Amino acid sequence: MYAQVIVDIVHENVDKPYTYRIPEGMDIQVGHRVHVPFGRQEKEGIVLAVSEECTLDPDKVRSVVRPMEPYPAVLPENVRLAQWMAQENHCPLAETLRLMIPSELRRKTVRVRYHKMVALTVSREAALEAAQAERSRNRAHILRFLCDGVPHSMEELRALVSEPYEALRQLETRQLIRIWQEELLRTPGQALHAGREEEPELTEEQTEVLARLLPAMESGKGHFLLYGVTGSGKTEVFIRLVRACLAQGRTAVILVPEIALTPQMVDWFRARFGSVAAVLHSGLSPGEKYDEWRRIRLGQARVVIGARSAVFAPVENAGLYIVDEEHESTYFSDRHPRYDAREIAIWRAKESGGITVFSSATPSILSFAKARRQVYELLEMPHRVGNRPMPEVQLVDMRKELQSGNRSMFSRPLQSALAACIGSGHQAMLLMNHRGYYSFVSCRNCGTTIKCPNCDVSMTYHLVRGDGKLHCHYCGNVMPVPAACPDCGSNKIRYFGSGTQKVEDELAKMFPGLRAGRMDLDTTAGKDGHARILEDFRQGRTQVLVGTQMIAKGLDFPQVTLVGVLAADMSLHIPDYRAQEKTFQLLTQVAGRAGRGQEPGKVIVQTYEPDNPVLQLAARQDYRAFFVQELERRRIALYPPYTAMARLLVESRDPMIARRGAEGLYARCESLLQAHPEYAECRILMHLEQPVMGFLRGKERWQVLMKLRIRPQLDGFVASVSAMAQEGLEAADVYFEYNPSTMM
DNA sequence: AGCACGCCGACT
DNA sequence: GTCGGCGTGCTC
Repeated sequence: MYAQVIVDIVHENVDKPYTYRIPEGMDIQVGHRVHVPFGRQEKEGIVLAVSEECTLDPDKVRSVVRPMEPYPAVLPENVRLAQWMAQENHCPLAETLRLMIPSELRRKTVRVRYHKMVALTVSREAALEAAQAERSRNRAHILRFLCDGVPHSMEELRALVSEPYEALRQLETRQLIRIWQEELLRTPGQALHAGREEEPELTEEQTEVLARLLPAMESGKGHFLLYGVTGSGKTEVFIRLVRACLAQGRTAVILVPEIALTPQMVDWFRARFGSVAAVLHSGLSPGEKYDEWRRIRLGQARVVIGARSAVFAPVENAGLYIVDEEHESTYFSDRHPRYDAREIAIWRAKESGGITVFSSATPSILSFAKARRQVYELLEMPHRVGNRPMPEVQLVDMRKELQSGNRSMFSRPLQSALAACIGSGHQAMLLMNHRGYYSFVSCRNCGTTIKCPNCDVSMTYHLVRGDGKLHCHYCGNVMPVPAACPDCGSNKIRYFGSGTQKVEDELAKMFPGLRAGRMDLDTTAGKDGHARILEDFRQGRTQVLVGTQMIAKGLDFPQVTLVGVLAADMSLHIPDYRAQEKTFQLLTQVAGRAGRGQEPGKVIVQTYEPDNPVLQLAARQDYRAFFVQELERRRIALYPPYTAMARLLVESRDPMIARRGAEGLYARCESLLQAHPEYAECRILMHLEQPVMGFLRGKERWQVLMKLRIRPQLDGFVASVSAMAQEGLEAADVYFEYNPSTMM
């Protein structure tokens, strides 16, 4: 027998299967990880196929050294997925295959721990007889102990006799027993009370939605977009679906944007499904992660909850893929190889005869547009559970506040709402979409803003244990505040703009004795950083939670009756064609944190442009109106989904090399368009330019930006441009992005 | 990706 | 004469 093997080397030169002989008696199947001789070295590889014949010269063929696991680590379905992805991304198969195996398994650092197991090889009677004749007390003891016919661990035997090894060795050589090793699984914090949670009654909307989903799952096909407002009870729908899926004897995968921010999703599933659910955290130790993965692979865990990469979990026969908060950008992998977890979920669901359910209160424009074209079936839950009202949203004009002499960052409506909220014993959340204390520092005399020496961005003032320093949010550079202006030498250095730290400070001044928590990148850095802050808030140890957008996501705190957005317009004018969409999503999501309990919620949104239509629609929480307006804007301005966007980004420490590199690529794109008139039809725009941050992390950046018409030949053109990027450049980094999130 | 082979310049 | 530079090409 012969195996076709992809060697674990990411390089075009070796991006092809190599044929190896499978030694007699070695069990090798598709998906097995194997050690194979490769040139002068021994390498890891993945088996793509097993066949009886071999077209190669038999003298050239060498043999598989050994399988790395007794079972195929990659499911055949995932081998096919890797092949498809490699084709789509124009990248080596070895690279996409790596996605199918957790890095914990590939690194040597993870020590698989073993139990030694012992069992009889002879009948009970023969063992008893042998024990009778036995001279050694230990050996007799062990033989009698093993007579129950069940394998026992070494620990048990050690408890039985203090020094069992010599006795075991002798019994083994006499072939009365056999000793082998078994992998030990470390399962992290398991089910507290599996299946004991009480069942909430379904709302009419939940019942209707399930009436559509359950038959689809039964028949094994369908892609759904579940658009349900915040607090409409989407999680309960998921739970019922997963239960039905398990009842069919199938498996389910639930993707969440970031596991640390959705602890309740994990809790709910753990509570209802116990150890049948596996969780793929970033917080797990390598050993735990590895073990969770194996529990899935070996079929012990049949529900998987995890972030983006969990879409590759080795589940067999999946009946259901749920993508919660489907609009989140975290489902896009920005590193190589690029993929969209939602697309992978659809591929796998088709492959295994399952359904996909994308879910959001603010679906992405692209997904909703697909639902309108019936690519996805649209399901709606327009009302909150228990007929709770949507929170009331008030836009506050900060220009008027300023005119009437209120220079603080809290408008008077927000101040009084906060006082009322806290006074009545409820909780509040405050969204400030910037971290740090002051967002920039500049010179009063000449107007210079202090910029990071490595990046073309202004530095942010942070207080770290009372010590003020300037931080760059892009490269992490930290430096003291200069005493004098680096440009004009003036000492009139002043601080402007505010971040989460300042909000926390001002809050303390306004409400002495108030207990506030802050959640942003700075406070969540440590292990369990999120968990601690969120738990303090949940338990009521803090009354107000200040944070960046990370507090907007899917959190469920019934005591929150007030949400304040300190500066709603901040994200509205960033140079990104999706800025409107992102702002609408953020505001709607954060507003949805209010009024999830018995008391109705109130939201106060502070802005300098209260007439902005995006803010107004967000205030009305009118997703459909926003969708119609945004889609029309994109149609007119030629943005996705009406067009495709692509860019080639060139970075180099040498400004000349970056520029020349981008110029060269631009010229090659031009000639590509000229050589292929059909490609030229796709061109709407092609620009050579410096991106918004033309200097970042010490590197100069140039880009070729393209806006492209969607035509059948577009794929061919994009593939050629992508190949160009793959070749790379001397002394410069080249990145290719297709429909990326940030550009223009 | 590694690691060989190979074909030219400066040294014990 | 030999050591060693890294250019080119192959690995089942």
